[in-house]
Amino acid sequence: MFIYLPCTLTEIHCVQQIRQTLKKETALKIGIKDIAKQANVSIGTVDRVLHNRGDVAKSTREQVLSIIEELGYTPNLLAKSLASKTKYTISVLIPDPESNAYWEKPLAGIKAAAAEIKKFNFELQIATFDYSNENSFIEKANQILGSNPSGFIFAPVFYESSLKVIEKCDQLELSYVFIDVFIENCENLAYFGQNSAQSGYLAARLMSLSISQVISHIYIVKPLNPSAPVYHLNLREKGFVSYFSEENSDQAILHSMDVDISSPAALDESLDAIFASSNKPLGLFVANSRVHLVASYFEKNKIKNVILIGYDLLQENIEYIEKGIIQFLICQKPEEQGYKSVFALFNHLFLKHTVEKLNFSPIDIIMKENIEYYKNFKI
Amino acid sequence: MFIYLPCTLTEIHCVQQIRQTLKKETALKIGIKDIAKQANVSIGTVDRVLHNRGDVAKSTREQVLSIIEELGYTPNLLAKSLASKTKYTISVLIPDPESNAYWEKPLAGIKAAAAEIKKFNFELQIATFDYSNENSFIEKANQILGSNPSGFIFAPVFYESSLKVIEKCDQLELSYVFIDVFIENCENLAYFGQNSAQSGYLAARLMSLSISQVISHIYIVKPLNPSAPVYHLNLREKGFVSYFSEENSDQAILHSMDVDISSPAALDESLDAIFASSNKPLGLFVANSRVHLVASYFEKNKIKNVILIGYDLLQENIEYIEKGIIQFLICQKPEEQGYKSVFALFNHLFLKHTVEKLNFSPIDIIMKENIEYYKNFKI
DNA sequence: CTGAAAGCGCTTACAG
DNA sequence: CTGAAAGCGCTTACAG
Repeated sequence: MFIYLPCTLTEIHCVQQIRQTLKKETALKIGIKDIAKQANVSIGTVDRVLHNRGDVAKSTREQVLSIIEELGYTPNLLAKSLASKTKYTISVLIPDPESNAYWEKPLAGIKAAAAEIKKFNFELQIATFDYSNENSFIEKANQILGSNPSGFIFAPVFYESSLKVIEKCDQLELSYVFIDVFIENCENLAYFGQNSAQSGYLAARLMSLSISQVISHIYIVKPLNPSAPVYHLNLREKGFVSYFSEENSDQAILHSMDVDISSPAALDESLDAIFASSNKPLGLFVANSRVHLVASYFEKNKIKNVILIGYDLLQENIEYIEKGIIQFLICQKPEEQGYKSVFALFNHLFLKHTVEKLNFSPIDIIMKENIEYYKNFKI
Repeated sequence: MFIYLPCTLTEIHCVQQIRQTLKKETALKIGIKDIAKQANVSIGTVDRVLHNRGDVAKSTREQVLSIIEELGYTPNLLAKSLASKTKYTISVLIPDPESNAYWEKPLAGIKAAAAEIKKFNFELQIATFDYSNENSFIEKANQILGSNPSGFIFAPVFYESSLKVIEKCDQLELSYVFIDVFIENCENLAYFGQNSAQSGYLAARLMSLSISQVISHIYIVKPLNPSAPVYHLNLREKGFVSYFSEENSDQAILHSMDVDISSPAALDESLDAIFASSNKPLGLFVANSRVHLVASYFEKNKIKNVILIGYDLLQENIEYIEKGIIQFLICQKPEEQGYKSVFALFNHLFLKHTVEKLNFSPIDIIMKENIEYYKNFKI
């Protein structure tokens, strides 16, 4: 009868090959249906064991589980989120960019991430607090904790209040991510930020490199609003100081100064004092993003040949580095920190992936010669 | 009759609110069905106008189009890729990491991206060529062009041959992305890489900063295999030289040297010549990632107090920077370049987004004090 | 030129 | 304890 079959041996071989390819391809994506068939149950039952939903007879449960294991089933997330109606809310609590311009950047990253995971039914609820007002932090945090979000990203800049927030999160079994500030010994899902002490250490190295004189007076400037948190600044100072105590300790005489920035007059007064001193500074290390205030003072008073090192790519700082008044900016990819914080929660809540807990950003060194390629944030 | 309705006015109000909320939510996601209903056609017809598939009466086409416009329809990509069977193939052609260790890094980024877009039916076809063998580039490129991929990422390190490849891509209307090397005036979808000249310029600035003596001999070292492309190296040298001709031109006397690295003996010989010269070097700028070969020479010959600047975070370079033998490494996030190249094609082919054409990576300055936070690539 | 229907791999009531 | 069915928003033949 085979003469009726319109195919040669070669053709038969081809068909076999195609079949094998087909098998291989389908073998790659094993679905809920496949394991249902294998286990002689309905897909409903498979779903029940997959999600511990409803009771399933112990024996069938184990049966199904072993087949899942054997076939190496992984869910199709597209189908999952298409079919599912569960919504996720991620709450965010960070300092108001109005009160601290730096925070525009993490916020931009957070929003970029939000746009990307919207299609998976994720919604972001963004709240801000006044950087110089601990009460506003507490208030907003409580509001969020009462709203029962699926995840929580916040900057724990106020230590004591943050501990209370953390405790509540733990009670509620709410996943939380620290951004910018790290608090030890917590059950936080992840942290995204910089190693502050090390960034200060690096700044000191750059200062040392830039100052040729053998003995120099170097000032550590900490620009502060009254009642704003000082945590970061102190860590950065610590790192800076430790460099000069380890290396080149005979090169520098260090001075540390808090500078009130709540009014221009107060700022001028502090800086006047430094420059009127008999210990003429050859370098200033400004321990946060307000370095542009100091640069502006330099410009106004025509101060030259003093090395100025500060933090972060604020627009004002960019201008002063291009003018050559600021020599170095230490940066930390804040947009990326925001972006990754959101994705840590996405990975945890939706993909059920494990996420890295401690995530230190690179400590970027920005100078006039490379600033161009750091200006624009793009993910 | 309303006494039978078991609800108070308040309850009615609640129901109304819920309805409104529902309406608002559904208003957010307008689907193919909604516009079909509005246009009094079937979803099949809507699909036809959306994809220019099959002929549609002009009038209904315009009708549907205007409704799509009005309702601001955007397709649900999850559903799209779930239902669709179209596969995308992205071909990649880069130097073999065996012949040039640097390329492990772009490759890692490419693979990471591939894993992420696999669920959207994207497959990557990765081919490599021998960095010192132009023919192997041509051969592999032709192979790829014959395989009819959906997109093509390649490193156009050989200029003339690359022009031919580019021409073919244009003919085939194949979208292509340049990685690492940029060729001007092409229809490439995007470029990901560094501004080489500027990186050399920055290196010169760091060299100048690190050298205290007033007049110094500085060597520009270009480690090369015979017949390997030299394009990058020359650009970096150009930038380096231009710094010293613009600034501090009285500080440095520059010397440029090609160094054959095809054998250890050849390398030693060249470096011996430098150090035996009467123009004792105070700084060496090694214009590529093979700086570790020079560092190894330094170590072997106990050369100290010579500033050594090079490129890229290869494992060997990391070790020499930690030992203090290399002072600076200029880096460029090669993993990210690979990652983003793939996503450029994904955005173009699948999401139909417009993509930025010229994408320069940051020029990262790596020192002993910040290397820790650049070591691990993570997206 | 156009519509009705099946299906992508899941979730979610509902019925037994 | 378990199965059958509808549906998420699309695509893709198929039938007219």
